[in-house]
Amino acid sequence: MELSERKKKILRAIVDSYIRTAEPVGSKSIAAMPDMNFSSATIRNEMAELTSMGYLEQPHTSAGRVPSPAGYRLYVDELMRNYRLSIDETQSLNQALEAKMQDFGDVISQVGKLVSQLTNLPAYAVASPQGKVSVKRFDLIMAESNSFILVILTSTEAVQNKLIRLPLEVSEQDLKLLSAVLNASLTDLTVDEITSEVLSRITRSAGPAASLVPIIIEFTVHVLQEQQHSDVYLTGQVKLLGQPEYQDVSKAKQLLSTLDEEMIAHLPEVISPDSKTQILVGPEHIAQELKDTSVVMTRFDIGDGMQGMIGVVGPTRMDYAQITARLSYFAENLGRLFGKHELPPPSQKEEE
Amino acid sequence: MELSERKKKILRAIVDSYIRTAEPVGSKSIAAMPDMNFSSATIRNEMAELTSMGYLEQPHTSAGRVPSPAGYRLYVDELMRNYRLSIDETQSLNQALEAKMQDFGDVISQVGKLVSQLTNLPAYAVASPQGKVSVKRFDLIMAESNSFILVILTSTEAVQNKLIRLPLEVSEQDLKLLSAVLNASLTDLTVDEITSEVLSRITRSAGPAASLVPIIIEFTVHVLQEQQHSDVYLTGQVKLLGQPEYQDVSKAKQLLSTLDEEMIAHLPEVISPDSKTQILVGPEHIAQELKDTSVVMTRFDIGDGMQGMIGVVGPTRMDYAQITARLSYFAENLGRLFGKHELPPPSQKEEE
DNA sequence: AATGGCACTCTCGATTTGAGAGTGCCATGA
DNA sequence: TCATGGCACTCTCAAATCGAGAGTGCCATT
Repeated sequence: MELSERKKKILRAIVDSYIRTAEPVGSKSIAAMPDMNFSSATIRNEMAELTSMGYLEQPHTSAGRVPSPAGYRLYVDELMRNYRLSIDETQSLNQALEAKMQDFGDVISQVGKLVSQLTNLPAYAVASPQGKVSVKRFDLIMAESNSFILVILTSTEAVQNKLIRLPLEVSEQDLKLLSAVLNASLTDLTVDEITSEVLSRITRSAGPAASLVPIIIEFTVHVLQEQQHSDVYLTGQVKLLGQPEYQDVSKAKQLLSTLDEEMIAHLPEVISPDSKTQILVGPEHIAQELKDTSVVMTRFDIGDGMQGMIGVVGPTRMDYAQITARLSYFAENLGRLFGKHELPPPSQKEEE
Repeated sequence: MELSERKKKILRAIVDSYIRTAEPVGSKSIAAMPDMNFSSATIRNEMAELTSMGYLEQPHTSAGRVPSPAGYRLYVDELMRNYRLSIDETQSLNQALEAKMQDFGDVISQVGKLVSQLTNLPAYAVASPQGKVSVKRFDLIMAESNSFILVILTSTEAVQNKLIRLPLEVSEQDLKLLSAVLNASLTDLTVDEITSEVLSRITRSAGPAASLVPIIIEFTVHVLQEQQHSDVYLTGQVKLLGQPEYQDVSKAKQLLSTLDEEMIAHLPEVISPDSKTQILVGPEHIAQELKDTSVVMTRFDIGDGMQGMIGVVGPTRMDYAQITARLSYFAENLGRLFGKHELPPPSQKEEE
């Protein structure tokens, strides 16, 4: 059932105020706002109703009201006013972006740091492959007489390599052959498609270097698995300690303990695939410990069969309007940068 | 001037007790210990002297005594009893080590996590190159018609690579030539030795592919700089919140804000090059914010021109004996593992 | 239906109080 | 001369008390 306009107005005012002050808000302070043409008594009545409808909560009799999760949900979905970035903001945002992104280094972590800095909250950045990853190309390079380098180019345009010491004498010719066999039989296969059947076929035709096949396969599978996984970078957790809701150390500790990369990795499971920016309010998502917490996240374009996502974790009470605005702006420009500069995609980060 | 045996005994008892309980310790509780054949009054006198000598401090008149930094220093240098690892401990330590280290992936971060888990404190792991890093070998691999892969093998045995799109048509022959030139002129040079003179020489002899030289050089320099840098991994910061000294959020926040990778990177500067395990007590080191904090660190062998270091950050009040013992044991076995299994050294971690 | 008024509730900070822990020092005794 | 028992004194900490302030719910009035 729809809320009356007046109720909406009041609910919005309450959430706004609570977001600013982190204090329960009372009828009087609402009535005192310009633009509120009702007496505090009227507002009290409305607030009582909003409470019984589940949009507000009362920490105790005779304290002000606090938005409930449902209240927040309604707020972000319908009530929230758009936040317009000021010129200053867009400028400093652009600057930061330009400055950091020129740099080499692990892009995904740079992005994460930037978002955290920008919002003054913990932030994360994720790069995950769209669809299944396969190997596009193998190269075996003789390094020294007793070792060679295995280089794998994946469908996500990532290059991974490994220095392998030879267990036996193998000539450059033998490696060439093996390389050809690999490229013929093992490319374009996803990790699930690498069956024992495929394996034995390769081994049979690999010639003198057949003994290397298991090592190579192991590494290949590892690379594919790793590439298939999302690359998660989380930073700025400490910023939560600045928020009034985490002045209690044990609460803070509990939250910070669950707030790790692994937890973030589960987030994509809950998001709906169509919407761009998404807000998860409190108990809506996975971990119990996050019940006073919200997550704002948005996608960005990253190219090369990869998908990017950035997000911010904060108290349910955070400034959704502002955060959402900044995040979307950031994501947009990030997409532009990736398109324009042909930056190395984060998938090229390697761990071996 | 030397302390009397009795003073040492008392000081040791006080530090031991304070480490266990985090409470100021009074004369009575010391006197009550078995093995203390003096009355509380005697101990009071001794404590008064120890205090005026600077080894103890009093939070306020009529509280117990607390070790001062000087007191800790003396304790770790002379008084501390060796902690013997129990069979159980060595076993679970070995197990954890075996289990984690089999795994591929970024070794340095695995080590860090393990140490943190093992000590229940924030821990870090660092891999830094011994001496100057240079390039050992270049390879240029034609990938597709319009791009190639640049592979660099450094003196730290790290393999780094980058997919480079060709700005113009270049034949495989041209790349071969360029590769030969690079290997002839640019190997074994440290980053400082890559002068503009060297550059122009290379460019002159590079043939049709000369236009690629700047890109390659840029990447090379970047790789060398990155390899020259220590690779730092820090984890488990949140564990500090479990310690009684950080129940005050603002203190905790302050500390956690300074405790980042960058801070850790400065640690090696303060350690003396000869000793293996080292303990930094409170104000002895860099940052003001760390004054109630200690660091225990130790080296480990990592091979391939790299040096490893692991360390633990904790309250000054931490159990030095235990931590030191575990850390050294860990470091030893780590060294053994690196030697034995020929694990990929952490320097092979790559970020591009 | 909106409002002014009022009694009632609950929290929070300030203040008080007493118990407990610990000290410093002195007089005593080996 | 050094260790010890005793004692008065200090300081903290937790619990108890108290009053102000904020906010509510409801009722009578407009």
